[in-house]
Amino acid sequence: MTTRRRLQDIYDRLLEHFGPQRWWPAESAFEVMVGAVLTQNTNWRNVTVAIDRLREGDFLRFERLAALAEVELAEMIRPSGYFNVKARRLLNLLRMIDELYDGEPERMLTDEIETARTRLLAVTGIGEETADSILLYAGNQPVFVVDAYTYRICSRHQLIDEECDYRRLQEMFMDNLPRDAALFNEYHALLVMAGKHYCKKKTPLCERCPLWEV
DNA sequence: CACCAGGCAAGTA
DNA sequence: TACTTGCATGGT
Repeated sequence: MTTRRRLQDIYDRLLEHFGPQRWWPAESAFEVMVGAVLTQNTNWRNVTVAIDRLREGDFLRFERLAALAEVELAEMIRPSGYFNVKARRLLNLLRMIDELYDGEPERMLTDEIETARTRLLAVTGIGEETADSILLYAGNQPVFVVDAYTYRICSRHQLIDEECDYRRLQEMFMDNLPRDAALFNEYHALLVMAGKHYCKKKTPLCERCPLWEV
């Protein structure tokens, strides 16, 4: 069984089992970027509370958010956890967009992928997953997002070695699937769903998981 | 009570 | 370079 076929099989099973996920749950590309930072190592439920508070104050727009003082922003996003570091990270991101893209997020999202990715990674607080989430879910760019669930699931199903860096796992998906943003979008969302329900840290693989016999 | 959640950077040896 | 620690809320 080729990797190509296994990945397609996994995708088919997850889609059949969970249905389309329709990520990212947000009303704008800018909101996706904010959410990508806020959800770092944090339950999405907590993030929605913080996002709603920002929306309530009309802060889900570049100019409005960039004008906030760090401490003010931190207080608003408190429910998302790590609120002090995340406030700084968000402002770091906005500063980069201000300096390199004239304060227009759309310019970054339509820039050449590797250029935008490198610049995102240069922002303190933006790592590979966050950068790729922004490129895929805010920019609709064909970039596969790898996260802790992706590692765990691929590891359990012996698709990867124990030690395998981010780029390598990302390449496994990108080199063995059609380079389609809509497919990458849905695939990552399905992996997160599968991880949440059937591939938790402690619990072993169970037969209810749609990937049980993959 | 312990553990986890759609990470990342900084410190230490 | 390879490991460890800090960051923090809210749900199970």
